[in-house]
Amino acid sequence: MTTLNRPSTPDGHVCGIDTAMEVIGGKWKVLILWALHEHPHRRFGELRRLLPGITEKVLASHLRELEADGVVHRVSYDEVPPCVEYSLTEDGKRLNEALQPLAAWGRERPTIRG
Amino acid sequence: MTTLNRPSTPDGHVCGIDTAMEVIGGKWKVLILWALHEHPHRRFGELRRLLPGITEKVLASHLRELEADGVVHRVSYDEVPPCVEYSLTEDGKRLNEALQPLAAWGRERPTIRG
DNA sequence: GTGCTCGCTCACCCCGAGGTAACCACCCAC
DNA sequence: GTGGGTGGTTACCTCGGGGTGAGCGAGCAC
Repeated sequence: MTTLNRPSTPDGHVCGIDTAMEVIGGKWKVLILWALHEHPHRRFGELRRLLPGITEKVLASHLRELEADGVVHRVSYDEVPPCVEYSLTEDGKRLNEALQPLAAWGRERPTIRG
Repeated sequence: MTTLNRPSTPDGHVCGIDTAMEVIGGKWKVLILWALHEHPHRRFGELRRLLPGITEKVLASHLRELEADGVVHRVSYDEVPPCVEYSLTEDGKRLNEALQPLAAWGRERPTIRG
């Protein structure tokens, strides 16, 4: 709403941010979302190449978690060689939009440390 | 570095979100920001009471990191017993506002995982 | 004296996220 | 046969964020 009201929902979460933080809490999660935002349909190997430094194990586990959280959609075509396509769900797109102000804050702020 | 084909600022950050994630990446960071948002000027012990479960060590270190990142302001009154007040800087308030869409996303989304 | 408050600091430990590397099954090009 | 590419899985290990508990230094209440 206009302003946020009282914290503390019944499930122990305070204000919804921690719910979101659980979803994007992995080291590469936001980068995966960002990559899928800029390149709507990507295969596993393409994502790996878009995220230099990520390992296959971590990419696979993060993608499965994002899928379980309903923000990433996975389509597997049963061919050889295997072909799997990942894309953002509607919820994932909304999450990405919700991340834009945060990205803007990160870009606009003065450099403090580093 | 800068092997990413799209955004890629000189410091290796991609889209500003990872800058923000470094600031709010601690387990309790967003909750501290939230608490300071709802209770603009709080002392150490008050914050501790507002965040059940946090330890003094973690609260202290997180507050110092947030202060170093320029989002929290710390004022120490040299009295006995000690009195230290924490508040959000302008940048911290902007960060909190940038977190609101994320909080809204977290509140509005359907519950996916238990 | 004993204990409490306040805002920390220090030393120690633990566990899990994430990194490393090997392996799988399948096909194609050489 | 060798190598590359597909999308993973498995076992192992490291490292540091965060938890645990103690202590400090000054003053006040009892």
